[in-house]
Amino acid sequence: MGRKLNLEDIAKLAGVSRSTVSRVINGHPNVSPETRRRVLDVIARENFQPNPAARTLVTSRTQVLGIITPQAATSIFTDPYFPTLIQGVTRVANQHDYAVMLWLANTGEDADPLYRRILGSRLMDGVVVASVVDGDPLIPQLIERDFNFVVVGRPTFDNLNYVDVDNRRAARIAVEHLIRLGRRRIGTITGRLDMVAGQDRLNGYKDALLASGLPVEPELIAEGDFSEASGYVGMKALLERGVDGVFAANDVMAISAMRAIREHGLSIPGDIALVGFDDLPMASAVTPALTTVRQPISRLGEMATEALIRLIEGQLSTPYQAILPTQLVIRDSCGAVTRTGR
Amino acid sequence: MGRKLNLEDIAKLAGVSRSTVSRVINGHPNVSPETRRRVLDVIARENFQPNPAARTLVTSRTQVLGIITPQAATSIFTDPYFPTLIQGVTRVANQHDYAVMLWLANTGEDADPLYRRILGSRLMDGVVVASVVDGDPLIPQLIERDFNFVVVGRPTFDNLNYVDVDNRRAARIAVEHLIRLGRRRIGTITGRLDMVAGQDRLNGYKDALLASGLPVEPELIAEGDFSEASGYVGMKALLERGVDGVFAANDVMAISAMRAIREHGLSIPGDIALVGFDDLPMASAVTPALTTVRQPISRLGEMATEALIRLIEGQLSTPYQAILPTQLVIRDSCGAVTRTGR
DNA sequence: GGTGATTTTGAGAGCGCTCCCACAATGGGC
DNA sequence: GCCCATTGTGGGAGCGCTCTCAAAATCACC
Repeated sequence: MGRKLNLEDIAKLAGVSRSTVSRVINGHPNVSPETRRRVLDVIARENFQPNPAARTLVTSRTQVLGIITPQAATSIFTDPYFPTLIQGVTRVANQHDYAVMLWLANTGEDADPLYRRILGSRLMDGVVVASVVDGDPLIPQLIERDFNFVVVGRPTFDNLNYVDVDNRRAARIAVEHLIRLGRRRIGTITGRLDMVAGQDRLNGYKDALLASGLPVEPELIAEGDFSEASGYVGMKALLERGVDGVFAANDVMAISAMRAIREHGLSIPGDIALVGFDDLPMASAVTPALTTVRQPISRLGEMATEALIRLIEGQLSTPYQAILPTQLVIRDSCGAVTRTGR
Repeated sequence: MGRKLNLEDIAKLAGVSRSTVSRVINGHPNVSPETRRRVLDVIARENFQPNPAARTLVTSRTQVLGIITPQAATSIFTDPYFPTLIQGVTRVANQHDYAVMLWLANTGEDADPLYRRILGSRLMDGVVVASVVDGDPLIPQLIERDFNFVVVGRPTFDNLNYVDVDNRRAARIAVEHLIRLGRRRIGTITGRLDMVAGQDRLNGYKDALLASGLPVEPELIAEGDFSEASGYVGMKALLERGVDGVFAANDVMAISAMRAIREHGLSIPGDIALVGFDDLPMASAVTPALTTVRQPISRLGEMATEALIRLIEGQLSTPYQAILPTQLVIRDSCGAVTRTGR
């Protein structure tokens, strides 16, 4: 293939100047309709796309967004949460003519140099930050460098842009559902307690018990980390202590808890009622189908990205803080439904 | 924050010229040790990073790789295959100082303009292509534009760079394992037959039957598409027709097939022996634990990326075609193991 | 100590775009 | 028909780098 064309070449072909071609491409108003058409014809015919590096050099805008997730720990990739989020982000970004860069920061120690590299390079106009762990240096660094960013999940700092669901309230509603069904010894398998979502869901669990006059017993709180393995182990522990209901902080843990319960010879929901969180596709596929809290994961990614783009383009003055609704999806694992076949 | 520094500023601070600073940054040999040290000191002190756009403008190298997947259909995101691949790609890319862009082409129809945009912009030095469907215009376009790319999975075109496992042979070994265990009426739930991996695994299934003198019966071949739902439906069909062994073309389908078998009142492996493909984390978590073919997904991503970088940097002359080994992981679902607890 | 080869350094041009400014062409308004 | 606003167009500068080339400094050798 011959070498790439540039603005000057297009200008020559259309019989105008480089400046006019630039105006046409950038939708500048002061171009006569006749000229505009002629230039557009040439651009289409030659399949011309302006060189983004040259453009970036002068505008210092890249039309690139980033997704950064501080802990690409295995747990992130065993459940479809993260891929779904990415899908939402890329969809909106591409719609608005932004490209998306992906950064998975591996461990805590060597994350810092990577962050410096990411944020110091002028590769992106802004980033969506997901799955932040307390104490991670990413957010402080973003603030310090005055970088454009939107967080998915409520951050521990004030006045930041973020999109989240009301985890605490959603968890409370889920546990109150179990209480309403007559369960009295309700345990929970928590998420990572160094993540705000994990803390919030645990607090929602406590809220529900307290509001109903039930005791919050530490021995009924099994600390998990959102992973398959921790759900299984956590459930084993709760089985030792005796429970008639369990709220798991995500579906992945709920489903491995099911396995633990079954291996223990108990039935769901007969002996133990179970509620999860996320409403992953697998939640409706398991037997019994899992009652769970549906959160709009893909929508979270989309809205975070929309907000980020508005931030970049200077259309966002006050902090953008959106809370999306969740929904308790009642299936079989909580025992509320009289079985009517599927 | 004050405005960003450039080479000239660093040069002034170090008492040298812009050219010398450039040489130091790019590791050019002809710089005196003394000067080099002084410049590096200033760079470190000022936390300087050269402007990538300016660099790209002159070198026409971006230090950015892409991952393109033509069908971001839901199925891709319900199983951890894709995320794991991405992880492998980003790890290697970041090690070599490349950033990674992610492109998820949604449907078949509007993919074409997106491809034009992706390939026409000079945003990336090369791409890793995953999950290609037969007839997708991506690969022809990449070839036509002389774009650097490596495919994950054997493509239908010759002489391309790719990394894959020997799906056909792996499938054959899996099915031969069932035959050796005495199964005689073995069905299969196929993957997408418009993807090479799906075709290869089906052919491996046929190979095994033929080599053992067993008939290949069309009614024992249930066409699936790698999705949860299709595994369930496919298994229902096979149950109608009667089987004593099943090879599912991936673990996601194998696990939903388990559900179908259980709902049908049959036991695994007693009545039906089952083998999957992938060895996802969930394969060892289900009961009975799934016998399956382990493929090194993350390694595929890593090797594809290593090859791509070598291609970009001109160190690859002949087509790079790597076949990674698979391994049949024997667990409980095929009935080969005398149960000894977990 | 002088000569030529070699190493080290600096200045200039140019990558392809946007943006500013100047100029040409048009259009009222009296 | 003249003046001033308005619209359309072109040329120049400059974004921050790399790369080529020439000049300056150093070295090796007799």
